[in-house]
Order: sequence, then structure tokens, then C-alpha cells
Amino acid sequence: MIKITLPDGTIKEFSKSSTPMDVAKNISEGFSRNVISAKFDDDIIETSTPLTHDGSLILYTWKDDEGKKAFWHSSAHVLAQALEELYSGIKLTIGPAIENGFYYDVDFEKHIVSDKDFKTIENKMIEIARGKHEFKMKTVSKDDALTFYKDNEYKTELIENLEDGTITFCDHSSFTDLCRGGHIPNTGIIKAVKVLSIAGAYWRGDENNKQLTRVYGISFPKQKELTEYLHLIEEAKKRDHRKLGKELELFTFSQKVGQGLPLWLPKGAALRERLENFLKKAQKKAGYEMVITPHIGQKELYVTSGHYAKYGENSFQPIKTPKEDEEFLLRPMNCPHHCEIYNAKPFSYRELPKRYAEFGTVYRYEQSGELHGLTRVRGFTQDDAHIFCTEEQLDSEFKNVIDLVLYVFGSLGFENFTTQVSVRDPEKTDKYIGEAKSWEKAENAIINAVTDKKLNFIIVKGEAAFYGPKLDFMVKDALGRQWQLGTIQVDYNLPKRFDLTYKGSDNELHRPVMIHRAPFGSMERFVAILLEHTGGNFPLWLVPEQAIILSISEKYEIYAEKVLNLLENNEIRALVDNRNETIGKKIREAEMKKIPFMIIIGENEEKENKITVRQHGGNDLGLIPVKEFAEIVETEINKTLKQFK
RNA sequence: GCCGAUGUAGCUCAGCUGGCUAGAGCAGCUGAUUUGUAAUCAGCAGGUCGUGGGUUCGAGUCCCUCCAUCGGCUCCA
Repeated sequence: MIKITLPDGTIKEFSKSSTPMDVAKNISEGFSRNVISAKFDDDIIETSTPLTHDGSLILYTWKDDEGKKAFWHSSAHVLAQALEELYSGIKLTIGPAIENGFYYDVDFEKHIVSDKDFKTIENKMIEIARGKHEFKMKTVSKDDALTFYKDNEYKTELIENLEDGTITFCDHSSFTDLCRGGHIPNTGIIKAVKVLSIAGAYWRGDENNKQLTRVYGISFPKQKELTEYLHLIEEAKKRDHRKLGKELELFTFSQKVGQGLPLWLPKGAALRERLENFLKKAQKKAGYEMVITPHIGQKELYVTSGHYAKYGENSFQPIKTPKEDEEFLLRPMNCPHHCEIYNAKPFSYRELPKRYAEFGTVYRYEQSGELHGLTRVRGFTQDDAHIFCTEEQLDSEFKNVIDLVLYVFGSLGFENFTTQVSVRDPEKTDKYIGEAKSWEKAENAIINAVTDKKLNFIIVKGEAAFYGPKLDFMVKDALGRQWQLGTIQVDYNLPKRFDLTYKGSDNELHRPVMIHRAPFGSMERFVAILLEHTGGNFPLWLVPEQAIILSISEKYEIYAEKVLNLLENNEIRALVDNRNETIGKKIREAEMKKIPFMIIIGENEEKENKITVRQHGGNDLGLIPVKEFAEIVETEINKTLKQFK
């Protein structure tokens, strides 16, 4: 007998000769048609193979991650078949499921595919899906596999790296593909498909290899789900920070100034200043000292730091000076400057840690195709600080920084962040500088700190900076793309390169450890992601205009000014709309500007010396005195903005 | 940098297969209206159609160059 665990946890038994299809049909009565994939313990079973295993069978539904993976991976097979039928002589490479949908990387040879062809591909896929072809796995010998793919150098390369005996093909309809498995029972379950986009992608992710064409798609068991998904994407696009930034007049770009160089408009600049002051206040409490350093430095500075050798001259933007033998570079980071500040005077261990903070603007010549609104730019300001401490202080300093980052995220309503500990790739030691022992110490300090702070973290090998491991705080944008915001990095390298020292209790010189940290990451990226998370409805303490006074007619101009004064006395940022327009129009415009409070004044308000308050979205707070409104604002602000420590 | 797409007024967009002086809404300006919870009415003004070249009797429309933007890839100190 075969025991089968159903999605709800109940167990059903089947005879050994049952096929997964039998099982699926039997079980699906209770679970409608949601059962789309079957898995034996950890081995995905092939849906056409008789169930000869003993043990439990776990069935996946469309709602499970594994089920979606099987669904989309199977869809990738259908896509590949459609492409092969539509374009002769193409070479297939790999086609996995991704978080939302799937893709297939294809060498199209002479064919050029563009979005005009999407409809044709989709139709072909649906035509194939309707055939209800079963996915059948079979084991193939390495020789046979290589013979089958003798004209496809990509598949050949993949097969070469596989052990004989572990190579499996998957057939459906007349189509065969090298495949590890993990499918839905048949193509008929795929009812709705959409080819989303195409893009160039290098074979095996290496830019020295040939660039293939990646076809992205998504599929669903119901047309309705596809429609809903596409609608969701449209909604998410409304929260795009580039769109909101323009609408709310926060920032802009100019071709004349140059690409990737943001221009902050008055409202954006004021918002950014509030963010900076907020952090400055917390940092002051946490024992940081502000410093100010120039945006450029001599080439020699970056030769000393090791950055010049690591990134090469093309990553730096040189500055011409009248003197021929002089070379200045726009700074891509602030740390070398801060090291020189530390070097300005000798330190005793009693004075450490030193914490130097600066909102430092840096310039990096990012590849043009990399630029992305405010999230990836060529000139940006880091909320940077460098902590110079003793080895014994490293643990506690690191934890203090985590507290600060959590405070910042909490005050701005970021809850859905993930943390990532980036460590060395032990196999690529040439990528990093510094001694293995120091690296180990630093990596342990970080893991120790995140464990202690009970952060939900993942460890990623090979993602460390070249000078040390780091802890990154990652947040997704409206379309689900991950961005790094806050970062904390341990560095044993720069103190050595800049020969930083302190006098220990033993009267000997010692090397301090350095922590780089930026809770926001960069002001630009942080504001961008904040915009996408809030949809432009910033926390009340941060929003450019907290209230707008809307007069019923121009007759109430004097009372409007009086109310404005009262609001300003209560430190409420407000403005007056006294135009000769209808109240309906004024409200509409204030709503579109996402101003949290609309204060309507007219005959009634003036008579009673009160104000009528409408919240963004339509909630009516009624006729109240200004004093009461000020209290509402204060309470609301205190909900999100707390004191540090 | 690479692959694909896009670029028309301050903003959002029309402009079919090339054919008279390039259209609309919003924003702006002028006037009327003095308004009670998401657009009052009328008039006016506003564009070398991203740039440079080419094909053509004729180019917003077709071809090429460059620039910028968008979706990805690579990269991310």
C-alpha cells in the first residue's frame, strides 16, 4: 500500500499499482482540480510512472510554492515547444520557473523575436496545452543524451557536467527536453498564458559568453487568474517611484545635467532634509560625531585604499586640473576620507570607539543600462558613518548599529524587510583581500549579532565586499524587485592600508577594526523605495505638506490666513488654496497631491472660529477647533515617530 | 556595455497603410462665476514631433547614427 498525505494533512491509502494520475483523479475529488503535482518524500515522481515506491506521497496544489514551480516549469516546456515549432533551427538552453512565472533562454540564431511576436507564441502555447499531453520522464544514458543534442552546444555542455545514470529527459506531445523533473500531470491544466517580455541574457550568466534571448512568461490554471495578475501589475506600476516622484514634485532628471544624476525639487529636498535630521538626532544619541569631507580626492587616496586596483580606472570619474601630473577623482565612497580623519590625531584605547558620520555624496560610473530611476544612479548621498573600534568592541558596536537600523526602519513603517549576511566564497579567495583569520572573525561577529538580535537572516556565499563581510537589509519595490537599503560592513582591510592605530593599555600600538554602515543605504534609493511602499502617502512626520486649507470662496481669505498662522504655531506644515475655484475641485486636487488633511473653511467655520477637517481618502473629522486638530496630528505622528533608545 | 521596446505641448495621450497650416484633455493665461466635500463655464496661448543625417515631389509616419527612457542580462565599492 502507498500512503498519501493530502494537502490538509489527512492520509489516504492506494495500491502499489496505482499511477499518479489515478491518485490525482481519486484525490482531486476532495480538492477539486487544484492537485497539480505529486511528490514522493523528497523525490519528485514522474506523473506517468507507476507508483512503485513505498512511503508517503505529498500532493501539491496550485497555492503551494512547489506546485507553482511545477506548473510554471511545465509551462516553460510548452513555451520551448511552441518556439521550436515557430522558429526553425533554434537552440534551447535552460528554462526554469521563477518567482512569478518562468523563462526560457534560447539561441534564436538568425531569427529576431520582438514583442510583436508575443501573441503568436501565446496562441501556439495554448494550442499545445489544449492537447492535454502527459509529461513523461525517462532516464537516458549519457551517450544517448549527447547524440540527441549533438547540434546543441549548450545542452551538450550541461550534459557533460552530469553523471551518467542521473540524466533524464521529459517528453510531452512530440517534444523532448533535458529535464530534472517536477511537472504537472499534463499540459491541459495550463489554461492561460502570457508572454511578458524578452531580454538578452548571457549563457550561464557570464558576459563573456554568447548572449541568448530570454523569453519571460507566466501561466495560470484559469484565465481569471491571469487577468487578476495583470491587473495587479498595473496597480503596482501606479506606485512606481518615478511616476510618483514626478506627480508629487519630489525630483527630476535632466539630459543636460546627465543621466543618473537626480535633481531634488523643493518638496523632495525638504523631505530629504527631514529624513537626515531624523537620523542625525538618533546618531547624536548613539554617540556619532558629524564630519564633512570633499567630494573629490587624489588618485593616490584610492590607490592606498585598494579601490583603484580593484575597480580599475573606468569605474572612476576623473577631474581635470590645470596641473598635468595631478589627478583627482570624484569619490565613489567616503571611507578613505574618514580614514584620513582618524589619522589626523593619535588615539588611545580609552577614546574608542570613534564614530564619524557624514551624509556623503559619492559618484559611481554605473553602466548606462543599469540606471534605474532613483534606485540606481551615478551620483547619490550615503547616510554614511565609519566606526573605529577595538576588536573587543566589535560585537557590541555591531549590535548597536543593528538597533539603529531597526529604529530607522520602524519609524518609516518598513516591516517586510529581509536581512542577508554576505560572506566570502571560500573558493574564490582572489576576489578578496585580507587574512582568512580576520575574515572568519568578522563573519562570526556578524552572525553572532544577527542571531542575538533574532533577525530572520540568510547567509549568501560570495556576496561579501572585497574588503569584508556585510549585513544588508533588503526591501522589495512595488514590482517585487529586491533592493539593498541598510548595510553594515566589517572591514579589517582599510585600517591596515591606511595604517590606522591606537595606543593600547599595554602601551603598544594596535590596529582598530572599522565598521561601515548606512541605515538608509542611500538617500535616493531609500526615498524611492519609501515612495513605492507608501504609494506616496508618507508618514505624517515626513510628508511635504501635512495640511491644506481650502477656502469655500475668496471671501474667507483673512480667516484662512488666521488658521494658517495657528497651524504654523503648532508646527504643522500647511498651505492655503484660496483660488477662485469650487471646493470640489480644490478637494480633488488636494486628494491627488496626497495631502493627509484638508481643512475646509467658510462661513460656518469663521462664525464658530473652528475648522472642518477631511482626511485624505474622504474620512470626515467634523467641525473642530484648531487646537484639537493639532492634537490629532501630534498623536498620529507619535504613533510612528519614537525617540531613539 | 549587451538584447528588445519606446520617445508628439509642462503632464497624459490621438495622429490608419507617407499627402493641405500636427489634434484632444488636464495644467497655464484672460474673463465670467463667489461656490460646502474628487473636475463651473467661455475664450486665448502653447509643439523646429528626442538629435543629426538619408530615401521621396512630399516624412511625426520609412531607413541609418547618436541621445535619453522602459523591461531584462552583466555589474553593484
